[in-house]
Amino acid sequence: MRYSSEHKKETRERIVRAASRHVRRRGSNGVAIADLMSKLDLTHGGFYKHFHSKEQLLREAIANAFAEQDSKFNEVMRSARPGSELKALIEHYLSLEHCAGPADGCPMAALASEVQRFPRGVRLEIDKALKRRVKSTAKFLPGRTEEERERNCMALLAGMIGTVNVARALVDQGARQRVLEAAKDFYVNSFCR
Amino acid sequence: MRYSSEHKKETRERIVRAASRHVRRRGSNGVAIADLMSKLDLTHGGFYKHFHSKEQLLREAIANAFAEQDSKFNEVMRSARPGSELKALIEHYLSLEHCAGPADGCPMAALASEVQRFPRGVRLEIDKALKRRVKSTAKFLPGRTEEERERNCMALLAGMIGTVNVARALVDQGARQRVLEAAKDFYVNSFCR
DNA sequence: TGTACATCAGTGAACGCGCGTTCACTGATGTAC
DNA sequence: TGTACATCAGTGAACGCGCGTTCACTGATGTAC
Repeated sequence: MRYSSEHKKETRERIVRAASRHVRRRGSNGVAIADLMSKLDLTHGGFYKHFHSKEQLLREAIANAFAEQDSKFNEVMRSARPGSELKALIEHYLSLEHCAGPADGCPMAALASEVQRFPRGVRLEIDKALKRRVKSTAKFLPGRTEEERERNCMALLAGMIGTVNVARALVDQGARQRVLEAAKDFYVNSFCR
Repeated sequence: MRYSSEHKKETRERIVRAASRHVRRRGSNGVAIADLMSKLDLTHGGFYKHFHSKEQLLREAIANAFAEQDSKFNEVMRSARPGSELKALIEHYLSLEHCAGPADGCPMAALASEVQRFPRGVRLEIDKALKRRVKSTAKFLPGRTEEERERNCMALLAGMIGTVNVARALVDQGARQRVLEAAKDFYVNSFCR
């Protein structure tokens, strides 16, 4: 082959990563193959040497985004002062930076209302990713039983997803900040002792 | 004119109403003019006798959806037993029926993650609609000052929007119901005495 | 009241554009000998 | 080691389809006389 054996794999990964960011920023209908490829200094024709359809790329891009978000969650909680992991997570998730950078943020926040229209296979992956997230975060929530902690965790995560969506929807920067602050206070008071 | 003078106005309204439901069910990219018109037993060509562009229709359809949702909110709270207006609202919003019927439900829940990409004019309308909703609902929330009640109200509304989005995203019906129940309990315990 | 003409909501073919997908081709590097 | 051939990631033109938009036309009803 005329490229080193690593080359193809790397190109493929570059495409997936770019799509992963793109789909979060522009929505699942906002990714055009030619546009995506040209941003990587490639031409659209080569795309099908890596993927057999656009749908396959989107599937991988979304999985990639969830995996990336998983590690970010873990890192935020690992680097938090012991005992304030949940507070750190809430403040990270409901920050202005997260709000301003959907491309690098939570895919569930970025795609919230589009997920219901994704193909079943993709949605099943997302089901699993959300369950994983609840499982790994629930231990930081209050509740006497694991079930109670998981219920609290679902309420919190779903609530934060909505908050980021509302904040991003708002044009008025002041209102955006107020929603984020109001929700942050509310969740910290509810869940962090 | 060969149609009664009311006829054109009625047709226009039928188109807006159909689009309003359609955009909530299929997303803002899911509305095709020919498809929409044929469901009203019309042909696509006539569309431009009523609207000068698809964007104009979407703008009106979204405004229509917010207005409709406003009256639904008001009706739920008016027909609730005095003192339990907020509980009624929470249970209505987080019901399986709302979850199952995006077309007749809250446009902010239906379009959450797409709003940020709408044209500025539409987003400004949505800003106003959300502020209206906070103003009219805040009086039912706890808080010593109006500002505190509004902060609580924003946290609640944003949280419920996220909950419906997560519930709709889930394929697993059991998980869907658990998220709705968990959030319902959480908000009722937090905000209804 | 009856007749001729004007109006205009609605029709359906056609156009143009964006975009996903295909395909013949390129040319640098790997491999066989 | 050097030479001929094979490979295949990447190129860019082309195709086809969906869909927003335009346009010449229709025909039922309103209006003028």
